[in-house]
Amino acid sequence: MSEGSFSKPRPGKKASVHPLEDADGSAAKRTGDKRERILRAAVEVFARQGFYNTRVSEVAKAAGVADGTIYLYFESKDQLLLSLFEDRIGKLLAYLAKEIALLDSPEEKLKRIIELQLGILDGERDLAEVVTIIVRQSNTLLREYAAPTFIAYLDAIAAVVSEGQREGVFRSDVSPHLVARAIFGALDGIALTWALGKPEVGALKRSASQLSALILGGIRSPLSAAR
Amino acid sequence: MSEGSFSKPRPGKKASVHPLEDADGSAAKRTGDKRERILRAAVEVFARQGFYNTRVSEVAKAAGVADGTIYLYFESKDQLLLSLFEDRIGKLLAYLAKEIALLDSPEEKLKRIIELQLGILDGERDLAEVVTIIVRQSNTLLREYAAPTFIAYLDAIAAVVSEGQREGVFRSDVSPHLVARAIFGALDGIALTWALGKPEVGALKRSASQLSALILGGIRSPLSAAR
Amino acid sequence: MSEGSFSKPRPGKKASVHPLEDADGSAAKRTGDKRERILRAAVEVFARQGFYNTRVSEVAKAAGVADGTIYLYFESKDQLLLSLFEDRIGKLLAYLAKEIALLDSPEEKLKRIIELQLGILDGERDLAEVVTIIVRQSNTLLREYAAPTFIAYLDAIAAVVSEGQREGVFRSDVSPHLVARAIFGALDGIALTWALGKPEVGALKRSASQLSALILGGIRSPLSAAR
Amino acid sequence: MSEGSFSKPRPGKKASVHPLEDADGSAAKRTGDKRERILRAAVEVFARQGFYNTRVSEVAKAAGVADGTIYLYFESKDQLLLSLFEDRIGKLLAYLAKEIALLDSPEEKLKRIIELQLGILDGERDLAEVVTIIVRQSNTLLREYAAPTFIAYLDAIAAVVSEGQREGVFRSDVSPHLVARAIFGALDGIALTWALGKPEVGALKRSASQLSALILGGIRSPLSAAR
DNA sequence: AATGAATGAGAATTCATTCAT
DNA sequence: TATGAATGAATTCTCATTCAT
Repeated sequence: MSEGSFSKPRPGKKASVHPLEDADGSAAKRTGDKRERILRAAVEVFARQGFYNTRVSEVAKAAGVADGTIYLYFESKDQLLLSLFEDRIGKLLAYLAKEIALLDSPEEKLKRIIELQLGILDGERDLAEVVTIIVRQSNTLLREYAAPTFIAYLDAIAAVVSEGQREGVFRSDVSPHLVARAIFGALDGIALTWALGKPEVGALKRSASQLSALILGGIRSPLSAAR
Repeated sequence: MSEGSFSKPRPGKKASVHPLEDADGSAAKRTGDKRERILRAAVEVFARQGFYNTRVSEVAKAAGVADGTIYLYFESKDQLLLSLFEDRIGKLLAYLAKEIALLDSPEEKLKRIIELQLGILDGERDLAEVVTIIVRQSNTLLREYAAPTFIAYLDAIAAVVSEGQREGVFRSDVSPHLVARAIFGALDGIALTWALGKPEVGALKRSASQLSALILGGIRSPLSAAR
Repeated sequence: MSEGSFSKPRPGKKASVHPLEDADGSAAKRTGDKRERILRAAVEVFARQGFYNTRVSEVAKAAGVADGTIYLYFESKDQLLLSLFEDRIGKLLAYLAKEIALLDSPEEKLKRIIELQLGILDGERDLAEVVTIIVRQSNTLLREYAAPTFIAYLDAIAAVVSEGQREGVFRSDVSPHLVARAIFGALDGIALTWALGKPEVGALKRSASQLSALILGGIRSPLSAAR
Repeated sequence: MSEGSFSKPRPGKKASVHPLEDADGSAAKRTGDKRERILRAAVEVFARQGFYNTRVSEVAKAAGVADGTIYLYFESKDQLLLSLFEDRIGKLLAYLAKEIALLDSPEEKLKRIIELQLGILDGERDLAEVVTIIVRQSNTLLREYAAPTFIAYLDAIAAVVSEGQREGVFRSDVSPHLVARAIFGALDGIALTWALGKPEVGALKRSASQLSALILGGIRSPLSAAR
């Protein structure tokens, strides 16, 4: 239970964890990278049943490995959750960094963030789910281990807000961090209702665009009212 | 399995459970009413440690009763959580109904909802926390039992949004239910970060007012731009 | 848990416990002799559910008293069972002593014992049931406390067998105690099947007479074959 | 809820469980077969202390396994008892079927049944005890789950009685089923007194032969008086 | 004497984790 | 590496018994 969230063995640990569309789609998915297989299985099962209502053996079954095998790749069930979190949020952050750098306006950036967290991009629904799921589980875990990673994500959002404020396109009377949390929460709130029945993709896209309108409407500087 | 599912005793069950500012603050807190004492203790401990990381015995200790006593008032640990949820959300709903009826504009109503859920009213911080905690843990519980209550709360928010749209003060190009979820999520997102360190009251009030500005900014009809 | 099987308070303890047809039918049954009421309730509930599957509160409910009241008359749940046993077997023994003294032949005596234990006499089904029930419960209890009483009952049967052997009407190549146990067991075996569905009185009487024939046939001296 | 209700593992489950004198005595007793080891331990401990006075942990200890292991082979403590019952009575039935087919006269068959149930054959004392114990405890269990198995055993005895009646060697004025119950009860009554102090083998054999004499004397047709 | 709410020791069961194969 | 049977610590819940009223 030391701070580091990765377990010791970690046999086939991939070197490149950053971009979303990397090796994942190729080698990892196809070959037997057990670690990745377990992580994928974990997302799915945790999403459906919640962390505490999921037995390690259920993850193992979903991953098609033996119970004991999980422990060759992860120190403990807790560590599995943390690894999941760090791995996925890490990917999100990397993606954000890359995508956002390509966009000019803070507004465009915010839009992209929304789309990304809602998981409507390139079939990486997992990413979106994982964030929502994990944040929704173990308080303790979140507080004690995952907070830095989580805060890094919020900071990335806050940075875009700050940028917009500096440029005068976003209102300056709100704290960027508060806004970041609110945005995260709003997106998360939408994702939450999926737990009560998954939506079709169409609905998702509509939600994304309405949310963009809503959030940008709220954050946009009243001065730039022209729109 | 709804609220009415207690075991035998349930002595002196209070008839009036609805309003926030009622006797709760006086008699109930100090004297007997074990059921209420247990609920209060549960909120506190669940909030601090999370539902699954809390032992029934810890709730008992916090409530100053014996372990077994919990089961005189609640069928199981799960039922305790559900009762908590229904009881507290029930209060929130009752409060909303009463308070909101007194206000004229949808904008004022929305503001009040925000303040209420953030728990800055009359020290009922619990209320906000409980919602956040429960919604955040136990997917299953939420999905299977608490969903109706939760949806009722979202509907109450959505109703205000609809009203504003009918009156022309809120933009009509967004789904009231989506907005309701987003608002709930945003508020919840703020509450979540409390888990990473409780804020002082001052910060809370500032958050509330900024959030109101943000949300109203987002929802306000562009036509009513006069502001 | 001392040897004595009666509890301390025992407020209205009746002085006369021996004959079956005594005050029971009058005062005790009609007035509020709680001790007796509890015993009766206990027989009934233990018979239906078994000792270990019966909660003290269930006995209390069946007796129409409060849980705590049981403990004013009996030291513990175990003691309640023992008291039941001793009280009822005591009555059986007293009855046997009286009835049997009036009969001449050992054969008649055995017949009467059979009828008595099968409970077809004077509506005192309770008595028969109690024996079967109690013997069927707690091994430990039986072994440690009730054995003397139980053995006294078996001895009473064995005495009749001995008498018959001395008179030459019963075969002498079997141990009277073995016979007593077998007879007890056979009767008990019949009673047991009642647990799987109570019989009508007619069936009972037929059973009794067939059993008498069977047992007397088995025990009767081959020499006295004339019959 | 029948026998087939185990949890996952159930490793090397033996295919041949029926006959008494099979591999049980060799491999099973000495080596692995945890299921059988647990069953054996359970018989022993239940016999000594009674089902309800035995902790699962005591069975585990007696079987030399961990507490949890019990639950790898049996769903619950209740199921363990039932499995025991069905397994052992199943063996008795199988044994009866086989042995009895080899004997000619109903009298011989009855004798064999008596010997068998008294457990004087091949050290399988367990068999007799288990029946007695189970039938003696847990009314509910017996009534709800074990009744069919139990009745099958009684029926097997009754069938022999019927056969004797058809052949004219057994008296026809008694119900075969009543006789079966009485025989079972008589044997059970003997076994019961073991609870009050185990007998030496010699006494047992004598009991068996006396009981045979007694029972056959009772059941034998008066016409076939020649003897 | 009677009540029944409260108590808390005790037991069954679960499940993360280990380890012999 | 991989397996999955075995482990036993940990936790929920029950219920006999007590005791303030």
